[in-house]
Amino acid sequence: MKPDEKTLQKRFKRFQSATQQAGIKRTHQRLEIFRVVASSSEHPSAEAVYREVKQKMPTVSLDTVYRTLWTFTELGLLNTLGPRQEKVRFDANTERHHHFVCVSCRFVHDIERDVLQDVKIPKSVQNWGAVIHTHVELRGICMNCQRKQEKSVKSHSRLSPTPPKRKKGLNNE
Amino acid sequence: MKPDEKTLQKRFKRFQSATQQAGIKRTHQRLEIFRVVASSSEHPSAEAVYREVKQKMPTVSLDTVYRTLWTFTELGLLNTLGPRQEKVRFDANTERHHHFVCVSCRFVHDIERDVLQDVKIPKSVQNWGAVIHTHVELRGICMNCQRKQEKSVKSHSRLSPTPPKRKKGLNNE
DNA sequence: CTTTTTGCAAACAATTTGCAAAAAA
DNA sequence: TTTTTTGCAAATTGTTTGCAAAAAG
Repeated sequence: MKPDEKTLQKRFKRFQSATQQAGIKRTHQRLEIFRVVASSSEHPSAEAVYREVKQKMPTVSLDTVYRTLWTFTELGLLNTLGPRQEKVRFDANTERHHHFVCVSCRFVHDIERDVLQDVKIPKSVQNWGAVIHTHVELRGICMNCQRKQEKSVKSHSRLSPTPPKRKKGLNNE
Repeated sequence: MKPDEKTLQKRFKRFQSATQQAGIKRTHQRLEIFRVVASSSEHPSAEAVYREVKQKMPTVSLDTVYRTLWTFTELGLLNTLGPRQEKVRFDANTERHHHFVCVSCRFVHDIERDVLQDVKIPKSVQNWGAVIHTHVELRGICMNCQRKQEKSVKSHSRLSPTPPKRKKGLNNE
């Protein structure tokens, strides 16, 4: 179930303006890489994109695909799912529960199941499969990070200009 | 906010019976590793567990911690969050949306936001931070895998006895 | 003793980085 | 020609594995 023509055109329009605004070059490979992701609804991994791009451009390298995908993500043209620089984390709470996740420091807090209302599963979802359970992730900024941000806004009065590179240490675990 | 004494005791009781039933030995390091995870609510990574266990047992090795944590997970004593053997995946759908995820083959299907009811955020969550948005993950078995399972049940009439080891290829991407 | 578990070191998979060459502007 | 982007190869991170020695029953 690929995105329809209309959606695709919209995506390319965004691609044009975003790249223009950011002042980055629309190279052969960037175009091609974007085309592959934009015309898929399978949430491909970097490798999967790579494999497909290679058909048309046998000389691309995997690391260009990675770099490019992250560039697009930073431009807001793509979103990611799955791990970024995350490690597996273990939880002795084996009751089904939901999570509050701080997008800034990765702090995770368990939310007991009965604190959130149950999400009703619409019939349309049944087309895709049988739902076994529902996990809600509330994403936000934890108290700690809120405080830090207030301070840094006061002193620097500037939001972080570049997305965070891989950091050494410092993360909640 | 560590688990209270009561919860802790319950967890250790489960530890006792689960290990006994599985016939695995309650070694010094297993005890210690379990103690660390069970008495934390910070969803520690393997490394974080390792660091803490090392305080009391300077000779443990990181790989024992990993092995042990997975053993506990297989016994149902722990749950994991975050990546397991997953790769990052990219999505050109930048509208906020939810997901249906097949727990068997990792197939992911987007669910438009207005198909699911909005989850009401209870005030109690505000103690942990400011919620920016909500992501619902419906986990289940996709149509494809359902069909496969039917077949394999007919022919083998046996559920997979061991949890899946790292597989080469074969995953939806 | 026999079987399980450990620690070590080496292997691995996914991803990132440094750098010189190639391609834009 | 100056700046950006690429491809390559090497590095890094998180995690897993083979194996001989050590510990448990």
